[in-house]
Amino acid sequence: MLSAVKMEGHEHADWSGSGYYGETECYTGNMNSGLSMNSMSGYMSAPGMTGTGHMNAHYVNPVGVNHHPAMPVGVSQSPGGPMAQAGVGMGGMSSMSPPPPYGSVPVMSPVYGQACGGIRSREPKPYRRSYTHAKPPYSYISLITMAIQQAGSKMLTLNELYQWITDLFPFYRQNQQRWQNSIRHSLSFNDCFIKVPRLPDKPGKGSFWALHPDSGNMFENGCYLRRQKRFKTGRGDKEAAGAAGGKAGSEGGSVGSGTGGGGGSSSGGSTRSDSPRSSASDSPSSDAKGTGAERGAHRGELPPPSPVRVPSPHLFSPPHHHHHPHHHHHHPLLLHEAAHAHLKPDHYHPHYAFNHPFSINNLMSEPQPHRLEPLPVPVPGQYGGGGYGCPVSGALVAAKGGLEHAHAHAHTTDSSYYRGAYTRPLVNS
DNA sequence: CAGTGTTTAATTTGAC
DNA sequence: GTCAAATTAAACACTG
Repeated sequence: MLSAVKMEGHEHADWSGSGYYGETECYTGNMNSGLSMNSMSGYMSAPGMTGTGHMNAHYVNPVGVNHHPAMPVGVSQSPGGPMAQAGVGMGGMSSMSPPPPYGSVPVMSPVYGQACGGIRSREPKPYRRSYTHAKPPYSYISLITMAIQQAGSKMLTLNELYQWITDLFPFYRQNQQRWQNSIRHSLSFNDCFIKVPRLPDKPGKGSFWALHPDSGNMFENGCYLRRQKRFKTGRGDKEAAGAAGGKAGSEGGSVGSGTGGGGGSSSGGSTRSDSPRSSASDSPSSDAKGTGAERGAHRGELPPPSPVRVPSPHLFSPPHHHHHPHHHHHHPLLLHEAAHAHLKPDHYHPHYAFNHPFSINNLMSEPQPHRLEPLPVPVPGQYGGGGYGCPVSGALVAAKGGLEHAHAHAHTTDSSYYRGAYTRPLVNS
């Protein structure tokens, strides 16, 4: 039955009734770019560039980008700006790219229904137009990962994360409470995300969130909806990496036993709890919560362990430069690196560079030259054009050019990738 | 108090 | 069908 449509059924208000991926809409991607994953690029084609403002420090607008400091942003010149395209190649995946489902498309096709082999049964219809507010084919984990990676400092606060997502994906302008809760859950629950304490100088509420250095390419299979396997540190790593402390304590200690979690679960893998069934009987709700809460609280975050951990101010500070596309001098995230230094001394960087799906390096380094290309190819191939692009693509480059001012528009205006879609080919019309 | 973080639980969804 | 990943919901603690 209707399976396919379920999820947001409620909200579909916008969808005009059509089913999510269903027939009417699907993100069509133009993935073709050749890169392994760049599929994403198409998706977003340039969302906005606009500098969405607010990017405070780290978060670079999704699309932003571009190269020029001077103009850029904000203007949304064209909708689709030229930017985005870059390919993001996901490094890792390429290596393994599985059999391409659709011709050249390597791995993930963002197309709804297809990514990863096809989500459900829907078939892609070639002409599908992209819908504006369809749910993006990325899991929350993917979104978080992308957002962090595109940030110059490689770390974002929760709020920046939210902002990035909403700026980019209109879909998420709805039901915020729901997805934001999920985002928070994902951050806390997944070992691939680590919390980096804020500098004293920077007031503010939460801490920064970064990717665990070892998380590597979590989406090697090319599917952004579902990882083949969840990244689990042995146990306390998460914290360790970040700083030390943290969750490991409770969780690890107690349950941690298993590898990953085993906590309880015997099987090893169960990430979550495994309890559902078994313990269900025991008073499910009430009890659990109580306890949970308690401990959670107490673990709090880790004190700044090593000197390193925190982001150095300069990171956040306005970049005086605008980054040119070219110099990818890598991100400043060093600090972050540093933080993990103890964990992975050398590389960390490399890690991402090669493996991470949304590796910035890929984005930045290579494509730069070409980035100018106006949109990637419209290749309407089968799936038409407006597909998913990696939101990150342009972003990285952007670096915070806009700095804080703008913001406003983002939401209203759209800088979302959808724009691209729209504007793009619209072929079918 | 609102936002941020943790955690448990239930359910959905995708891969095998 | 099973298992695991992802999503959603919600309780609760901590912090600014």
